[in-house]
Amino acid sequence: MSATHSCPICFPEPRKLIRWNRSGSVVYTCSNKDSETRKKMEVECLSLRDLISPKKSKADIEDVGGRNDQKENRCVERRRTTPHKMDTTATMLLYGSKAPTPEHLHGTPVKPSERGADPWTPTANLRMLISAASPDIRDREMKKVLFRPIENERALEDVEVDGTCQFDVVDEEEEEGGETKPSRKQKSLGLLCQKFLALYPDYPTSDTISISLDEVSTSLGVERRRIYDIVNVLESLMIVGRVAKNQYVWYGRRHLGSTLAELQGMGRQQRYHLHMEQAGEGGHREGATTHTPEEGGEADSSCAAASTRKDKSLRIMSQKFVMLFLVSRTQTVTLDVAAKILIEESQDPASHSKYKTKVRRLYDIANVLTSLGLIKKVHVREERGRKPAFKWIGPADFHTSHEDSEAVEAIALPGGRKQKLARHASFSVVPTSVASQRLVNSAPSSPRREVTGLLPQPVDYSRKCVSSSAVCRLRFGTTVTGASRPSGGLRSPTHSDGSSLLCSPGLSPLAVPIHPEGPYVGPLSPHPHHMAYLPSLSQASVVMLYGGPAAQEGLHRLTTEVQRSSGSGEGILGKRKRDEGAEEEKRAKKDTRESPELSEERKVVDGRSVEGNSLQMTTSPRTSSPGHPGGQAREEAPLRDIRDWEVGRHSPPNNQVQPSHYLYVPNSAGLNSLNFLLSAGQTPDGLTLPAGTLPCVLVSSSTLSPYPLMANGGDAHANLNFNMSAMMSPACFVMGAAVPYAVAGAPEFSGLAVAPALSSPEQHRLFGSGPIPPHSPLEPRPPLTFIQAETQTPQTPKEAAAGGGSKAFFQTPGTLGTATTTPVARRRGSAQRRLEIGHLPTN
DNA sequence: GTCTCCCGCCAGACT
DNA sequence: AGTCTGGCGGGAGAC
Repeated sequence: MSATHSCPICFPEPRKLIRWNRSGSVVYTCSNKDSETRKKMEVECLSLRDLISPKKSKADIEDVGGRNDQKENRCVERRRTTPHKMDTTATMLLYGSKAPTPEHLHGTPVKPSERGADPWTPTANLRMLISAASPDIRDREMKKVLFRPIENERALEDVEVDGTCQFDVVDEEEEEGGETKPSRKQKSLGLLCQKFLALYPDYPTSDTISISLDEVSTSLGVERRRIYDIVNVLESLMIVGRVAKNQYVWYGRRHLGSTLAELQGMGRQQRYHLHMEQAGEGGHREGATTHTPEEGGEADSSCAAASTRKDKSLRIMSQKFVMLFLVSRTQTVTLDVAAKILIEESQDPASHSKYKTKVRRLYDIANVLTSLGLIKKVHVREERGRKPAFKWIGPADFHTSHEDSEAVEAIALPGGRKQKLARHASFSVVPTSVASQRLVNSAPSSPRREVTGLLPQPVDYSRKCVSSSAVCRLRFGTTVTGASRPSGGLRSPTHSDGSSLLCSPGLSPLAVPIHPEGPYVGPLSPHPHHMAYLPSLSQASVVMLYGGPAAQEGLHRLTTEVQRSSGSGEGILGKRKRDEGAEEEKRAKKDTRESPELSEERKVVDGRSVEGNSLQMTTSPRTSSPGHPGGQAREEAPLRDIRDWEVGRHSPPNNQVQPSHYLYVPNSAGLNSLNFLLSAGQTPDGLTLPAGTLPCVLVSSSTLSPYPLMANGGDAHANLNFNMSAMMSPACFVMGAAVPYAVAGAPEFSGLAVAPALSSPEQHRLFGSGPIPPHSPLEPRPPLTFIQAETQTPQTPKEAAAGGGSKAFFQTPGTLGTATTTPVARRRGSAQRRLEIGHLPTN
């Protein structure tokens, strides 16, 4: 796997030629692809290029064609020459480290030779693996490079040897003489927001992506004040969540749909649609007889105190602004009307004098929303000419499941409280049925957010990829025979053993369970579901493999091996291990103190975990991340959730198990020789495991040639003796780990949930966030196999200190907070770890 | 001239 | 007291 010579977009495919034209075009050409694939790739490149240079036409793309190692290497070199600030960003993404030092940020970027950058450093490997595991992250990484700060671009020019790799931004800089200050547009909030968004995946696989405002502001080269503007708007849509001072967590667009639905409902409750109608008729609202937010807020004495400064929060304003769109028939809102409505709501005596200010703020909000692709600027005609307005272009149908809505609406706090989507009293006028469940917490520095996302962890795939691909999720392991799903919990179509398989509809089975009762299964194995056969992976199919406990064991071993092999490298893992040890100790002490009920419960769970390996672990990166502030507070919430869930009064907590074992198979996107997915638990000799600790590795078919296609470990392997290779192309194999996995069963095989092909971000939200839409007629409930035992409880530093003293609260994608922290955490073998899996119902 | 919205002051909130 | 947040409006670039 020649990763460093791979296209950052179609990463796994080796030998991609990457080329940046001076005009800003980006060309990727797959050297060994047919024309159709190549064309497709060009389209991808075009979209990427457009991202960089919207003005360029496709004709600007130069088809380089064929292999050109020299240029390819140049491109690699180009990537390596990304100056410090970008590296810093990447590093932060990877490790969630502290902000780069001023020396880094302002110093002259060091040439790669000086830096001695080795593409095969553990960091590089990690990035590579993360990139492979997450197309979305890969995209973001790419965008990060593209949106690097201007200073870096200047610096980049310094190190550019041949000058062939230039982006438009740089060109503009050059055209302006280089010394001239950036234009107003270049400093616009919208562009800044795009840069910001480019740092993070739209659909992260976990909620462990932390955002440090300091880091972001330094990375993007702007003052923190500007970041506030962005995150406030993003927070209003639950794209980010504030977890502590200066710390946010990235949720991405996973909750966007449900958030919008919630806002729409709130907007209707606020009768904003009436406001809009009246405003539309008379240019402004006249005596709309509705409750104003402040009226509701004042009814709540606890909220009244907060209705001063927070009243004017950009956050609240943003939500209200979005509401206006969502309740509007035309979905078009003029700033004029919006400002007036918002001013009247504020009931500020001097509000009318604030009109200008409101409009300013609305511009700020609109810029962010535009960057999010939710609105676009239009003009509406009026008697006196045309008026600037914004039209909603975001998802129109975001109706979500009850669970989904609740996930947004009821954001559980560590103490069991719930925080509603809107923190402000402005929203407290909603019917009590809803409002009563909400608490307003506007304390900026309090641990405010915890998303008990009831959605299964979203499949992490880029929109780009999914737009043309089917998504299939395979669940591995952890199913218990006869296990019943908790009432009210998420359910999946299951085999008798609880396995299930989720596939895209309209496609021939993307995955066929290797299942004892399944038609493709060989002799019964004591550990069913060892392998998945993907007979008809459509183009760019994405397969997500979810590791079960057994997989985690394999991962554990792998991690141990990796760490051992890394020798001295205490590094992060080592440090985390220490932290973990301390946590373990505290946890043990805590176990002895906790209530009898909890203790008993834990005992039961522990007992269960001892009984079956399928219950021994959970690999929620967040939970498992030793660096996570998952102290005591984090322990109890999952326990509580589990308890609730098991008695059927609580939906399964989210993110208990992250898709720690997942890989995708962009079949037609350039994986001709890389169609094998091998769990890290399956580590046949000769396979090189990069220093990264992702649980799975991509293995080319050629690499696997010495190995039997029926690559399952242990007895299972022996038992599965039908010749897969005779049945299908090796390009369709998913290989289980050395330890048994449970592979979900397909509907055709008694339990397949079918999801429609995804073609839009919204569909991603609806379907990508889970194997199936929560209310899919085919499958009313998402699979239960991966249970999120851990409530995503952002913690304040204080809590974190109490819980283990780790410095890192959240891990950025690259920080191993997702997949790569899992191995470390899995060593815990602690009560918590067991608990997280132990909630699997066994009755 | 109007539209946009960057910029940074400064005060409330929080640590 | 120091730091974080973010409201606010002047004023200038863009149109």
